[in-house]
Amino acid sequence: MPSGASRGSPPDGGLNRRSCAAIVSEAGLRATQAPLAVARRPSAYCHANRTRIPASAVGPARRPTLRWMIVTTRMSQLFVRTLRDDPADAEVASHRLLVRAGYIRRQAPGIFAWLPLGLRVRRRIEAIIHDEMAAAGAQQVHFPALLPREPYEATGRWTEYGDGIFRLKDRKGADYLLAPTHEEVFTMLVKDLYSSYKDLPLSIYQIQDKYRDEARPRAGLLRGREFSMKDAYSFDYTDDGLDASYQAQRDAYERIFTRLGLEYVIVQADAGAMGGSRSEEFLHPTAVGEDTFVRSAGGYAANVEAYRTTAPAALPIDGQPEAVVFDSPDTPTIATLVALANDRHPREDRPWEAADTLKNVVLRLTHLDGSSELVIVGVPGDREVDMKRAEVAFAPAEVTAAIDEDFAKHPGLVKGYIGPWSAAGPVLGEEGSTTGIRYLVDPRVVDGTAWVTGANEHEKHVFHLVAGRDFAADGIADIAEVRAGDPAPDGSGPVELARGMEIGHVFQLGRKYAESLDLKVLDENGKLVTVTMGSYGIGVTRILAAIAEGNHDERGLIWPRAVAPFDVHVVATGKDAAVYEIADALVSELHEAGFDALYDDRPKVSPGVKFGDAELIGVPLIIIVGRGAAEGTVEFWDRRSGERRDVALGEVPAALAQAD
RNA sequence: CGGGGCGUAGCUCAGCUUGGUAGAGCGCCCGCUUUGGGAGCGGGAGGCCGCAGGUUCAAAUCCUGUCGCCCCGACCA
Repeated sequence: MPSGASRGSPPDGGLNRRSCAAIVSEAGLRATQAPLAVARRPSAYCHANRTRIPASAVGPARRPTLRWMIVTTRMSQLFVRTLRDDPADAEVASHRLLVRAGYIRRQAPGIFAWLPLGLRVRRRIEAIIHDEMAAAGAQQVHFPALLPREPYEATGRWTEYGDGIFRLKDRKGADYLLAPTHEEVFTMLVKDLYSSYKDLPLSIYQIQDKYRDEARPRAGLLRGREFSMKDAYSFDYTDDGLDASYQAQRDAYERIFTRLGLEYVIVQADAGAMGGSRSEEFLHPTAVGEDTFVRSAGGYAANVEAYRTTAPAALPIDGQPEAVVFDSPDTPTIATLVALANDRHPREDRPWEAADTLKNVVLRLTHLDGSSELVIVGVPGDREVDMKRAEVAFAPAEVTAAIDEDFAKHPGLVKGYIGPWSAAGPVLGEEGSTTGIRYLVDPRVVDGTAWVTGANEHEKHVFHLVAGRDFAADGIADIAEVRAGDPAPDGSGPVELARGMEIGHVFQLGRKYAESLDLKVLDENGKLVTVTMGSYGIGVTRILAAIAEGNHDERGLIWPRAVAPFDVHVVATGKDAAVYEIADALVSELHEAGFDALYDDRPKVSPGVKFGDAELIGVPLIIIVGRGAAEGTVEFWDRRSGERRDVALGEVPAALAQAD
């Protein structure tokens, strides 16, 4: 663990000049309102005038009471209004129910207000994260959401983010942004404070609202423009150290998701343009997820963006038939081409298939500096280009389909009949071709493979075009779609596809940020070395939505105990005042025993409404104080199973403890 | 940014085709009744019909423009 936690602090936990001077001057008047940091100590040292502030001036040495968590919450007082109808603008279950049950309210697209119920769940999730971060040796900090442009300029992300961030100017016209993530700030702060290998390793984290100007926020909390995220960063000066820090966070994530009761799959992720090496995502499998991942029975799991196609072994070129050009009128699609080939030029052993054809897709890359470039990618004709995989492969350039204008500029490209070869010589490729356009191929296009592809003449294709003999590519582009049944690259069998929602990401950033922001420390030999970093994120609000998504029925939410806004929901029913007296006493008793209770004490509300609200709100255990109360029994209602059973009043706390 | 849909009360929606005093259900307030599954009766509050122009004696309704929202796609450390 870093020894630097107390580094730089004055002895005796002294105060900064301004705040302590203020206290000294106000000591007589406002002693009890002194800042908490001061209030916890019997006295404090003030550097401003080198005096010790007497305890009487700084207030009692006790922690403030966290009342908001402890006070009984009565439905009659709770700031909530449940809705009987689904909000018209909500589609997915989590969004619908969180709004209906009064956890959140929409303020703007992708931006939500948090009501007491929602905040409680958030705090519970955060508590688990804090707990596991502490166990993993990470220390909490907090950075502003509003940040200046400069650090993002230094890492190139001011430009890279494009429209993806909220930008604003202060009154002087200086550029600011609402932080979409905080790598730069963490890096710079460590640079400010630390300069020796002895200070490392260091892991720090924060839970903070992040801002991204999503082109289309959707699904309530699942993809918002303001969202809460825990992000942790590790700082090491050796690769082994980074591995250890990474592993510690990865382990913590496993514990966090287990405690949250959230199913997860760890998949290989693309390190992408961030320049890192190891990168894994924690995906929650769900149909509403926006990520597609693959996994094999043998244990391989990866985001499709990170899936790498295994290249087959090269085939001998000798003895292969010569390339043959043939007429191919009316073949605008691969299907028509294959049909024509089988019709007019059937081969003996087996029919022509789409997989025998080479489809050459023209893509336009728009680079960060605004310049654009055409690139042509040859993929087996039975596969589409997966634009997400393409984005990753060509990042940070933007990938779009080529437009007519692009074709107009390259008359050598015969639309519908594009291929790397022509009777007149190479057409594609950066060197020695008629177009000079960069030509990349799918990994399956290895030397010796033969293809049916365009001959760069109107209504003409070519058979037996052999890679390595008739054409050569400038490189590989692994951007074809991944399909169920494709082999896992590690040989662990065929993969299946599934949808998932990214709930966490652990990532070895390596030295990219440290380099651009010049974060170096002196090593054992007195030499400057660049620090290597890891970045570890968990979407707090997204997790909350994911839990809601996976834990509900047609009547409402059903929270796992670990994150439920309350431990128990006590519903008093009936008009008999005695029932409410009994319920009042029970709720007090539960609080004494340390249980957080939501108490539905509304006297003039019918039982049906109370039950309905209880089901909507989704506290997993409901205690009904009603018709049996006079005889000393209440009902335990398991929200998830629907099961109800009578419990003697005196045994409620014990039964509750057991239910834990 | 492309495609589709929608803006009327806190929520869900009707009214618009065919211009004429702005509606329903739920929610909210008051009174009485009711109290183990979203109660009944009576009385009430609440709306610049997204906004701006235009047509007209008269516009929620017709015309033009504009803004916003939702969904699909594009996009998304």
